[in-house]
Amino acid sequence: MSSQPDRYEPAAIEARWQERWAADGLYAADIDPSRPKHYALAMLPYPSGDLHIGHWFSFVPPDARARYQRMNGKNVLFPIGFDAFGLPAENAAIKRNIHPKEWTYANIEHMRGQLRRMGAMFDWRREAVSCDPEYYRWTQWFFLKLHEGGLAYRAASAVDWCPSCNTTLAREQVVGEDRLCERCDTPVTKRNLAQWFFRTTRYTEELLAYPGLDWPERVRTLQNRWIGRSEGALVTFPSEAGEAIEVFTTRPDTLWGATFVVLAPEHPLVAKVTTEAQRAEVEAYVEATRRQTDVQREAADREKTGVATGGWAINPVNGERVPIWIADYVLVTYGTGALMAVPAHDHRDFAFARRYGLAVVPVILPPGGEPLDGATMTEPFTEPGTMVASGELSGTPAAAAYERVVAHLEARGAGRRSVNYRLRDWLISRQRYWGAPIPMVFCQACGEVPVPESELPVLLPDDVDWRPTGESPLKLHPSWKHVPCPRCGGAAERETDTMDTFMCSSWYHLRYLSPHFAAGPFDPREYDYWMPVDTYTGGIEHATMHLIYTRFFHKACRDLGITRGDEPMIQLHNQGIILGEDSEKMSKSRGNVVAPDALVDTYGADTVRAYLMFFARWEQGGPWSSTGIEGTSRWLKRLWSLLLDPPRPGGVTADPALLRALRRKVHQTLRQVGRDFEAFAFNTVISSLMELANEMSRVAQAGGAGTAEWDEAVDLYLRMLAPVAPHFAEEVWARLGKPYSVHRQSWPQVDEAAAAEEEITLVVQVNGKVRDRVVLPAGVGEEEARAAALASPIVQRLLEGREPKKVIVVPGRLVNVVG
RNA sequence: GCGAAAGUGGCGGAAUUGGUAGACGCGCUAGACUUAGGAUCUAGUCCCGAGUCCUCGGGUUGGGGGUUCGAGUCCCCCCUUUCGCACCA
Repeated sequence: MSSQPDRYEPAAIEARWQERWAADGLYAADIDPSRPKHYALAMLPYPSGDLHIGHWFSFVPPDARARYQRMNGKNVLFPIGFDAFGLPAENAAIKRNIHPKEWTYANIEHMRGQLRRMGAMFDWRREAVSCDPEYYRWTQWFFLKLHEGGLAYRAASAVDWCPSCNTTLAREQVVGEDRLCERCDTPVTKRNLAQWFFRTTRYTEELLAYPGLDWPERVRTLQNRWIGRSEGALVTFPSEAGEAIEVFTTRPDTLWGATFVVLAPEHPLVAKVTTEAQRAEVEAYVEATRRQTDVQREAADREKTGVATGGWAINPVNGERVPIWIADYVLVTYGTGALMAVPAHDHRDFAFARRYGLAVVPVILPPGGEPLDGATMTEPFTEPGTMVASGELSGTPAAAAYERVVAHLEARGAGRRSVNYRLRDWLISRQRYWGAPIPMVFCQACGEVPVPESELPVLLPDDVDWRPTGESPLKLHPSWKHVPCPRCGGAAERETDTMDTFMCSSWYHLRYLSPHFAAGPFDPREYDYWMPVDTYTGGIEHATMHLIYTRFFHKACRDLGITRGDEPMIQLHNQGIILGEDSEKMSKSRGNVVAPDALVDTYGADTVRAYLMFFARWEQGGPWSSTGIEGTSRWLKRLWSLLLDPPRPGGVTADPALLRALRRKVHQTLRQVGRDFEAFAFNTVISSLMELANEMSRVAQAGGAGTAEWDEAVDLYLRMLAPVAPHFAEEVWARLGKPYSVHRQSWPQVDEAAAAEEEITLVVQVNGKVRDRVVLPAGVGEEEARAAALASPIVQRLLEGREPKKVIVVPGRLVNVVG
């Protein structure tokens, strides 16, 4: 006989149940065609070394929801793994002289223990770790497939460079608005290097559609803006030197007002159009631009600068000679890297023209306004208007302008309609050690040669010098890069760059399906059963990175015949951020970090779980409160004795009205909790359960404990509590002699008859103000409600004998007497 | 500057479709039990006023206006906060 302490002691029960559940494989998720599947995916953690309260916040409420789905008869997959490649491991290595691999695996081991304390329903058999060779073998395989499909290519590109550390930096290593190196705070500059890219731009239009997706509007908006679609036209301005300068414009209707052309300093035609007289000045400007940081260059309030090349081009619509300038406000990475300047109708062009004394020619008539005067206007007119001074197209109204000008250009071969995007191809090369090696070989004779699939994985060597030297550690390894060419067998060299870790995380949801499958990245049978992901949860910060990459990846793989369906994740929900008690972002330097392990030691995992669900709207987050969690702790403590040893003052008194009220509250709570779980409204799941506990406490005080209705209430309460506080519910379930396990029970059906109100409190308003309340039987008709309201002495007094003008009856809710 | 979201007690937050604003919890106040308690239990707790202390009247969801019998909820203007993008041609 086990002793039964009358106090709730979570430490004593949590570890025990966790062991039992693991031993029994209680949460094993296996293919079962007889049940509907539910794939609940939470974004995988980086093994930083210590589990943060934010990790709990991102896993616990989704775990509770996954458990709720399971009790509802779904076969639920709720996996876990680690996004284990990346820079922090190398930084730790440099700082503490420990190998990145050793650091990473030690962290993973530690975090596994911390994760187990959550009591989540992770199926650990499906754990995937992205730095395991059996994982990155397939990351490399995907690269080869994308390469084979023409979606991976190599090209020179400017990358962020720290001049002090003498090394390239990944985007994540460039910190803050000032774009400083995270290690030494030096402003970052650019450097040109040959890099690998994925052709994300091939999928721009498809990425702008969200077929069948239940994703937050906010995320879609962020993605749409990131992709940055703009409709316009490509127009060719021939230079007098014979070069064709192509520009992109969203305002083809202003073409007749283009009085100069501006090239980005990096534009390939700069040298060709520059005259000898201007060459020295142009070269100095190009050099100065190159030295600038992006921040200096992109500061919007900075005065625009530029240099005339001395070259001239022809405006194709009116034959005017226009000077060719270079200026650093033109970005080589957007559009064609060149623009037609229409100073009368663009802010930037206007400022530039005024500064350098260039012509300002208005060609748009403001609606209902005076014609503009280029010589005297003090600001550009950028709104739509009627075309003027535009040859045969003069008089065209704004609404028709785009189509007519484009047709005009196309008829003359001077230009064509075009759509431009801000999205660029995904740069996946990293000059870093701790990542998946890019499986390519460079051969003098054969050029770029893919490593054959049979030779994967290209293993990362352990014996490298990972300290920052300005070169990739793999490049400095004495032997690793030297391999025979897979095609001709001659001497060749491996690619020494590794892949962006976003590549690893673009397909982890597939590896979870079969993490040890050796014949492919995933077992197709598992794919067929589990995919797509039903609910995906994670932080909003991934809206324009990971969430675009993984959608691209899925679509690319679909076109390569690897995956099926257009989208990988059907429903997306973003949790908010937990702030410190001071309402500031948690950080070690502020000393406001909340450590989950310490909380579990003090309160137990179930209390921490319940509080994380309760303290704020999950999708919003908010400040932590160390007193707030006390309330949740008190609730579970009181609940413990209420369920196991309810007060019985004066024995059992089975007042039927009391017991009907209890059943009503129980089934109303059940209905509410189910709705809230569906809607990710976790805070009201807890408050509803607290309300029910309060009601049950009152019922027990009134002698209701020990009745059949009471036993039903206890049974349903434990089932509803099981997803929230799995150890607590299991322990009480067992102590009440119910069969193992509460987590194998089904979610109860709402007894609608029991949940129905017997009587209603009809609110009686006079002229919209609440004046009285009348208790009537539920289901009372409109006429009776009206009569009851009018019979109210208060209403009679207020009407002073007058007939009401109007009486509004909302059945079951209120009557508004308008006098 | 542009775009999006959000403003409800001292605090976190509730409030199916427009229909009793402030559920639930924290904090606070008073009391009980205690050698003591920052433990536990009981009662109270939006603001103002009255009071025959079982109550009554008025006000209240950032500010102003509108629609409606009725607005936290819908519409318009303004203010504030947060987030995202920031010379994107």
